[in-house]
Amino acid sequence: MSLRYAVLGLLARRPSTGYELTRTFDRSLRSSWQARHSQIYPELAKLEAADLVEVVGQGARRSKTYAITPAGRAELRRWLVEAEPDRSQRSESGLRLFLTPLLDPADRQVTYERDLAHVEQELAVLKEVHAGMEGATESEVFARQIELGIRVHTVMRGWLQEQIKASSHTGRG
Amino acid sequence: MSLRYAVLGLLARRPSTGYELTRTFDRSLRSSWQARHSQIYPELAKLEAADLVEVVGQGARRSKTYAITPAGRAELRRWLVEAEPDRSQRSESGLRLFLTPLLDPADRQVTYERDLAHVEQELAVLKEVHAGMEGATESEVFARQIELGIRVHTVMRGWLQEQIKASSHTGRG
DNA sequence: AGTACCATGTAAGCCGTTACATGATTCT
DNA sequence: AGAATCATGTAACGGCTTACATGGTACT
Repeated sequence: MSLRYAVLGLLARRPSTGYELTRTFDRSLRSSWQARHSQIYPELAKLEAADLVEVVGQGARRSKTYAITPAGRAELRRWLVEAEPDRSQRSESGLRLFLTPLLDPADRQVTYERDLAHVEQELAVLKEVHAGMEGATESEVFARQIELGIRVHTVMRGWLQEQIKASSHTGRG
Repeated sequence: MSLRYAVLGLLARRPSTGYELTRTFDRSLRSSWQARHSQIYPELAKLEAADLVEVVGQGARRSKTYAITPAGRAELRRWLVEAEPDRSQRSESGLRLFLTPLLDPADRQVTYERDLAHVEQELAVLKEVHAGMEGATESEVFARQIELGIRVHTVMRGWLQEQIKASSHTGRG
């Protein structure tokens, strides 16, 4: 049921069309919850039927702009604060990491190096986003979330560098 | 297609019955890839048909013990080393964190405190597992993975404590 | 006129969860 | 004898991805 609240949450930030939501899912929620337009449009229709969102304007190209209703805001808050979170995750990267001990040191190093490149790229993106938020008081809470991302990725980078160093001792000359 | 490799990977660690795999998914892969027995038994049948696993024994209660074949090992290694990882994740917790800036400081603090309790519990489990691995040379690589988990959770704990302190200044007396 | 992008929808198929169903062995 | 646990399977349903389908607007 998370899609429902992801859409509701994005509309609580600002009214949007389905097309805009699709891009926002790809830009901002890529790392935790993905959704394609083929899922978003039917979900908007369901939310509208439940009076949790409403159409507030129609633009060019027959686009419809949706906004969250007071009932939608209440439902979103209820979910965030009162509903028990589902802590389960689905992460292929986590599975891969879990299985790396099966590889011999040389193969393992290949995967660690690939992961390191990815983590460093993510870190660069996060730092850029963070730098572009200086002084924006309104998004202070959001800026702190970026800081968490930076800290977590920094820890992962350090760990990967240690593993690469360790496996280059053992597995190679 | 990750389920296939998760099963293959667990059988590369040791031969198991479907029932044992079900428990291993719940114990060891809970945090990255879940699977129920209703998914595991059909997958074992498919893997057997593809000669990636084979039945190596039948025990009491008509149980079948599966083992990975050489072809299965090759396919697993190929996936781990050569296939491009799918970095996408599906995490309700990530979505919730992304949406917390929408809450007022008092509500936000409630969610941070709930998360902190969870992170502390995870940390305790990880530290216990890590302590129970002293000197087991064979699982050295696995022990280092637990260390990564401990470091990441420690960073999250510190961050959550900071947020709670900050929101108790602003949102309350 | 053609290409690129904006914009919305539906349909088929795969994957995963929940529920249904059955039977064997062990423990009390 | 009854309960708990071991052990394996199938069926129904829901969520998500990929593919199909259509049309509007802007730019060159």
